[in-house]
Amino acid sequence: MSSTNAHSTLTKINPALLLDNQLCFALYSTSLAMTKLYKSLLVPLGLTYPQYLVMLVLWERDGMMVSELGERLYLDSGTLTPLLKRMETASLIARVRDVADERRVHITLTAAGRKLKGLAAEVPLCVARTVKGSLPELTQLTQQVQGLRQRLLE
Amino acid sequence: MSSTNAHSTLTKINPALLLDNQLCFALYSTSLAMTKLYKSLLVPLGLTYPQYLVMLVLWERDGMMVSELGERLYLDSGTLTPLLKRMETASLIARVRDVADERRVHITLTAAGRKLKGLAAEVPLCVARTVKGSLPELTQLTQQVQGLRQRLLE
DNA sequence: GCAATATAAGTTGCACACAATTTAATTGTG
DNA sequence: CACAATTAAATTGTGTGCAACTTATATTGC
Repeated sequence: MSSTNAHSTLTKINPALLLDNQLCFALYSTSLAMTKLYKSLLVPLGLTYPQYLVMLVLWERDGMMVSELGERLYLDSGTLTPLLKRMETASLIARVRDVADERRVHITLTAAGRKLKGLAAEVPLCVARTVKGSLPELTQLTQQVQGLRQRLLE
Repeated sequence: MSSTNAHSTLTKINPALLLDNQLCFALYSTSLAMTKLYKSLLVPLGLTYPQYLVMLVLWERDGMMVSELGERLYLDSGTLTPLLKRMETASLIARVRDVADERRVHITLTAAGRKLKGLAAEVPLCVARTVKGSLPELTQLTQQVQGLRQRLLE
């Protein structure tokens, strides 16, 4: 009975409940591992990982509203407001009330925030070195995961 | 000059810094979206998402040490200890000191914790319904992401 | 046998995430 | 124009994650 283990004699195994079959756990644990890698690269820049994501968005388009940042990053004001306040304290961004609509707050890069883009250009290179996948492979994986996100959010 | 946009005249675009090219962000945002889906399914079971992961591990093998749970889930005692205390308060698990080695704490399921496995069997079915991918496709994606995790952790 | 070392879990402090609520400002409707 | 409904951001409270550190116990080296 070499194929018998303690489980099979006591409980029926449901493959749908095995940890290593969970796509959610693969994503969760891999995302956390990614974040740790980024953390080591971002500490020298004075950024946390979510703050780095905010910078990526602002480097693409400066002056976005908090809600626009939230739509881009899939985060709400409960997460972004305190995070942005810390970034303001660190002099990376400024928070500017819209004159036409006082409810709105525009997030603008400071000179220091813009300057950081130069240093940040190293980050993706270091990540690519660690991940060691071919570019087409990584691009395809990125798109597959984005496709999954789409299905989850619609 | 139809291909000219506001950016190209002012700043050089670095594709490696575009948010939508980031594998890390695809994983991060998709993992959070997954967690939200699970949350809606797990609230009726009285579980948070990380607590559900702990239950998956314990349903596979009861009585694991805290450090073994950590190795399986890639989480440390700083995360697990308070989480497990909440699960103990909820009467899902018990925390048992090893008699032979007083440093160790074994996590064992209560009757209620074991019983929950029956209800939890519905969860993967609901997720599969939302995700709407073929089983081979999802299996392949899971393995690709696990492979990436491997490269990040070694 | 016992001091030095290592190991397991717990603690502390900080930064997210997010549901639920609140505050302040704007818009739509009659 | 008044005022209900809507919208944008902020606030509150809970639960993670994790680095750094502490505490308690066990092991190792000599």
